[in-house]
Amino acid sequence: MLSIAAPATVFTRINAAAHPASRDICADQRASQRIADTLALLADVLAPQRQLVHAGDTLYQAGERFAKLYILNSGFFKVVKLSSDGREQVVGLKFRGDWLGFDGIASGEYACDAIAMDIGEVWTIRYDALLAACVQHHALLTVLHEAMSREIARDRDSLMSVCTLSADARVADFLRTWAESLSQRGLRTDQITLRLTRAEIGNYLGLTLETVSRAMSKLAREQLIVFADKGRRDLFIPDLAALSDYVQRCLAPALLQ
Amino acid sequence: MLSIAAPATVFTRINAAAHPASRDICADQRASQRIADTLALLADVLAPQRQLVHAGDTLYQAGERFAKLYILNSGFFKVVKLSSDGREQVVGLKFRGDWLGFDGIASGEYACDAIAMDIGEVWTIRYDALLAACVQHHALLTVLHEAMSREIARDRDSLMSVCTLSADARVADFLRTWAESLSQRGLRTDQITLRLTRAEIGNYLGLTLETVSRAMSKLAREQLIVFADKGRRDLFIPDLAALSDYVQRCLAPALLQ
DNA sequence: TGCCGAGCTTGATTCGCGTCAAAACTTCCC
DNA sequence: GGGAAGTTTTGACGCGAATCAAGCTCGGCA
Repeated sequence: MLSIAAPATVFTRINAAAHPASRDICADQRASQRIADTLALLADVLAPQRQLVHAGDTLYQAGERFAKLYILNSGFFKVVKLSSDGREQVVGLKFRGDWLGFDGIASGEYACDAIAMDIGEVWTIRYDALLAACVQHHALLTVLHEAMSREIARDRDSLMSVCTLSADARVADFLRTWAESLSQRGLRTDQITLRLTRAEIGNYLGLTLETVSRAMSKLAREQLIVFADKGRRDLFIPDLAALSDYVQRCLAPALLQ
Repeated sequence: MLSIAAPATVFTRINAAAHPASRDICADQRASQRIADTLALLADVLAPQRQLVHAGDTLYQAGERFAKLYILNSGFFKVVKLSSDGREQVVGLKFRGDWLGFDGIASGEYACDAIAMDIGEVWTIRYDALLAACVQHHALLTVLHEAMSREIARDRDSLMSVCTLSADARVADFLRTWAESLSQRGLRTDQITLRLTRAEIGNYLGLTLETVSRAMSKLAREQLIVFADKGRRDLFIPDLAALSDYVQRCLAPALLQ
């Protein structure tokens, strides 16, 4: 069981070029810079209202009239959608630099709840003011469209992960994506504090909390992650590339024929 | 087996208010009008290049440099994402009035392939020209943002469907959504021609083609759909509300406790 | 006309993940 | 310190969807 990691090196080499593990450090630095530039631009042009939030705070709720967009300067949010028949789904996780509220533009009211999972600072921007400012400052428009485009791309990644990966791979990919998000924000990627319960992770990934727990135990057994606290929310990722390899390995049998 | 449909009426009544089946005809008409207005506005302001496409044509491919957005005046497209490790995922289906190419804005290159599934007419808009025009015509900017916002909302619906529904419910919900899309475009909703194979539907829903086939056979057995051709691509939906009820019923046991 | 390939259906079997249940641990509050 | 609530882990079991395998229909083409 513990020695399964060995044959993975084959894949590491083969896929090195297009491999998500061989992340371009420069690309992450650019992303980090982009976020800083965006925040600076917004602060400069719009002087947005700044607001401190605490874990559990609700930024907006489904059904509320849309008027503002929000940007995270720091902290961490989950975006939850509730269907008319009572189903609940975590549809997004937001970090520093991410925008919230795009889903409200089309219908005039927010479609989800945005809930803070940690203390943080949120910047509030009136949508009409933003549009007005965009006419003057072309860079603002670019930044806005890129943010929406990135959200669309990320949603598609989620869908792909849920549709094509096994439970173990999904959890591993989730952790990899999380680390990637940190990396793109200039934070260290080997140390992660999950601010979600197993149930929330499971909901986001379309799994039960038990399955998530089992998958993480398995990853820990194979030394791909190392828990750093008793609550098992903090973890090390000793080798991010190895984690990516694990995802490949989970779907390898299906691709060999 | 054939009489299972009866108790469904209970649900119909209970959930009537928030029920997707009790669709507001006016809302659909508004949606249809909105699409027509958008197309008229674009034709008026930008005089986009018009292009005829045939089933199988590729509008753009992943990796191609982003420069244009596309709008469907007619026809039907699938949007497919290919991961670096060879997984393939249908991440979107596009009808008249839908935009294509948003995923390219952020990264400067398209992230997916857009493939025509039917003959149709595509309007091409250079992104830089669009931005320039937006400064003059504020309505254009609104229309663009609403389209992106709607895409985000729709992607979330997909994720929710895949994460929370059983195979049978997912297929039923897929057909319901398809009918809804037709309805919002002023087309009749009781008669549908699927232009996707069972394998493509399965891929989109995170199921195998066999499971999709079984689910559709079951729906046909329960008279919720009626196949109208030998190829089983054309189907009637005698009662759209009943189809929605079926989705509820599939997840009812899970909600009763 | 008959062959062929693509797509669809259906059955048998397997297996992954959900469900149910119990126990250990952490946190928090009295 | 002790108890209660919430979270996580782990095991046993069963179900639902994937897999494997025929056989069918339909359309195209020689």
